[in-house]
Amino acid sequence: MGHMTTHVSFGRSRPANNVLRLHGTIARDLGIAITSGSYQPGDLLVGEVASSEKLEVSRTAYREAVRILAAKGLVESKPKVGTKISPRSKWNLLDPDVLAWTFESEPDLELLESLFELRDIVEAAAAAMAAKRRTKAHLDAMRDAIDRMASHTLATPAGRQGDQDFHRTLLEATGNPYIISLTTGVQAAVNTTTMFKQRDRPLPRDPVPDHVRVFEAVADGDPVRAQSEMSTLIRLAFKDTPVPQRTKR
Amino acid sequence: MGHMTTHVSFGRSRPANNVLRLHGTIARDLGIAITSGSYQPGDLLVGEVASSEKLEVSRTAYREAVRILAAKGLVESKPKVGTKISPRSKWNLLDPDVLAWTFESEPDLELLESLFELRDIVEAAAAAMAAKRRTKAHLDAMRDAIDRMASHTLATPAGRQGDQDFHRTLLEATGNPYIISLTTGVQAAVNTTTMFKQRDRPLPRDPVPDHVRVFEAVADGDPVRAQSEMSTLIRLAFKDTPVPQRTKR
DNA sequence: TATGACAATTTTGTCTGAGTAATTATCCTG
DNA sequence: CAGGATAATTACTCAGACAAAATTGTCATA
Repeated sequence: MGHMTTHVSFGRSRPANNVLRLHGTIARDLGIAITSGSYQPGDLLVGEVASSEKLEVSRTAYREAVRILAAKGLVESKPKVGTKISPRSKWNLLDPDVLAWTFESEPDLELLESLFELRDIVEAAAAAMAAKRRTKAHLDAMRDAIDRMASHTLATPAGRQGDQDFHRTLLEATGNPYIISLTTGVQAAVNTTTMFKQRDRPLPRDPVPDHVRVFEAVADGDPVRAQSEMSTLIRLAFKDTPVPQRTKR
Repeated sequence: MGHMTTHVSFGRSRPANNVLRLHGTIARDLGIAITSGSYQPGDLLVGEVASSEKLEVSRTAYREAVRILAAKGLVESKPKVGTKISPRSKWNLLDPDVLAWTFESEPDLELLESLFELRDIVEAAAAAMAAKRRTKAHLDAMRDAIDRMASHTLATPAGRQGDQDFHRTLLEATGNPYIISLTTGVQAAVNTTTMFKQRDRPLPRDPVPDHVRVFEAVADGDPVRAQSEMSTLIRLAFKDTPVPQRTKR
């Protein structure tokens, strides 16, 4: 063969509705492999030059993928030493991509509990802040979102859109960009992974009344009640969330 | 001139204790420019081909820098349209690098308040969790850290190390990797930017007694008290934090 | 023998030139 | 006027070469 690089199944695993370029695909595949525990913390990443087998791609694409992984703290590369997997304590665990990769491959219940624990803390506090800072426009948007959730149910895209709009509007009412950034990233990851549920599972409870209670507390400007209602909503959502499953392959 | 690219001051601004490669330097410079508001949301990033002036670097280094920025949500690039600055709502605001870039250039008091608001929420909750889950080893480490903080004071590196060790140990006691990841990233950014304070400012209050009160609540296994003591500690730290200043140039 | 300087080796970093693919805008045709 | 083929632009990918940095091994000297 003329060259280094051989051949690996990149491309097949490329999602259909594709926005990813080749480097993005490689970053994703390697990211899933790393977060799933296929590598140990000091391991060398598939060498850039020749190495064992694997990698039917040019150095350009590979290096850009490594840059992405390094930007998220998953790997670190130094001349002569190689590109090594960093310990999980250095990973940007809350990076949206890292979250997505983690829950695409790892049905680790303990980790999921930790994530919901954080959601509980932050989103409940966000509800309290929203109760103090919301405007009439926020309330109107939230009411409309709940209406859509109720009329379409979460089984439909329109209903799920209402659910997301409700939470997004509540977050925006906090006016805190960091809370917004944190929570939207987490929600996106959770939503995509929990979208494949509702199979062989007990019927989840109707989420609308819970949302209404949060809404009323926020509308009343009652931060304490908003916080506790949101907290129960999160906990109930967790109970209805299955352990993420491998969805492909 | 034979070619695209010209010349810009990269390299001069390269930090002394350097781990950054060229692409890292470019990503940092561009990241600071973006977070500081030098670009507007739809603006094209300095084009990869020729463009106006700037950029005495190869496409390789430039592209890898763009990959880093894109990985953190600051830009998005598509064929034919170019690499455009994303709206701030898409940025990974809590990414450690983005935080560092933000506070290296932007003395925005409102944003700093938002960050401390989040810290207050999360770290106070973390203290409550730590009160319930801490082991004896955690308590020993925290006590030692406070001792070092007290004997060396925050004016010395050893004292600041004690401060950081205290908070790190408390976080580890939560056992929640997401809370650890979030908070360590935020703390790192805040620490580096607030290290240049203590100039023309009122003498900050002695932080040791506040830390002791948090420690005692955690040692007693009292989550409610631990939470409120940590909350006051954060608020006091905020009062002693100056608006970040431009530190170079 | 121990120690220091030096050289070889290995891996990432950087540069360049060429060609491909995707997306937008334009133009032609119905 | 509408819709589809076409063109133009930009990022994407590949490949080859060389530079820089850090580890390792070697050798000479005290």
